[in-house]
Amino acid sequence: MSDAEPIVAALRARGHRVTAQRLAIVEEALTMTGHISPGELVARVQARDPGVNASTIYRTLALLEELGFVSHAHLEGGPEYRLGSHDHVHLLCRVCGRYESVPAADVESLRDDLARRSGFRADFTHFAISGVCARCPRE
Amino acid sequence: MSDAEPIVAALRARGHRVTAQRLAIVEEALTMTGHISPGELVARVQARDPGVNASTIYRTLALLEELGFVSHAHLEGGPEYRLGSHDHVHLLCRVCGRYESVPAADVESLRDDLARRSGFRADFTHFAISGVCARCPRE
DNA sequence: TTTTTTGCAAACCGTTTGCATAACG
DNA sequence: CGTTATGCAAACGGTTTGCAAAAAA
Repeated sequence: MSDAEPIVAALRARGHRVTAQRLAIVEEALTMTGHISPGELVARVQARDPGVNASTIYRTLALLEELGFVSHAHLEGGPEYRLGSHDHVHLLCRVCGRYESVPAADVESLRDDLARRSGFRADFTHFAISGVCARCPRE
Repeated sequence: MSDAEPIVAALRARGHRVTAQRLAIVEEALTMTGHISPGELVARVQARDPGVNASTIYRTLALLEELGFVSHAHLEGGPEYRLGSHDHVHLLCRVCGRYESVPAADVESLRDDLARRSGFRADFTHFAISGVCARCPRE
């Protein structure tokens, strides 16, 4: 499907082994655009190959993060992984409970403002941002 | 020490009972300015009265939140409670690991900007904000 | 006395670990 | 072959739950 080549190559290049399990995990992750919850990835990989243990999936996710292929964010209900760097911000509406994804570029000026005023270079993609969305009434 | 009266009154007003445990928990929480981690509160309350069970502390924390006396935020290492509303933002430096607390007022213009542009009224105090602090070098 | 609250112990959930076995290179 | 990765099962940590006993109103 989507190609796992770059990831496989990076594994090899760093002396990590390319196992059937890692391949299945990577390929499955590649089909999950945007949001990868560990639990869901476990379910999908096991649907395809029931032999793969959950701990292997957790270990692989950690390895992929170390290699820079995935990153994780903190949402209300726990961690979420994503392929590539976190290029989007999670806005969680505390009224309706829905998440909105906005491109990180949309909050660039916000981030620059904060940096200018406080010296803190924020990455708004690592934690979700809680609030009230446009379609919910302010309380 | 700091007075638990308003909280005790609110408990009574809503038909909740004022028990020795709840009093100890509230009084102990009142001495913790700013940051209340459930675990630390458990330790402190039990240091004072070893008989109080952890589950009672969790239940009381939930009750106090329901009554609006405390609120919680999501930090890297888990939840943190705070007396009153969250009037400060947690900035977590991913390089040195330190948290910086900045008054919510300091990010008001940020919040208003975002609201103007996206319609999302953000509360930057509910989740921490990750980034790189002023004294750490950008990577 | 009625109803709420508590302590206890067990369950829970997602994640991590130690270790012996399997399998990549 | 040497070394890394896996499965398994158990441990984990923080939090939650069911229930019978204790205590507030």
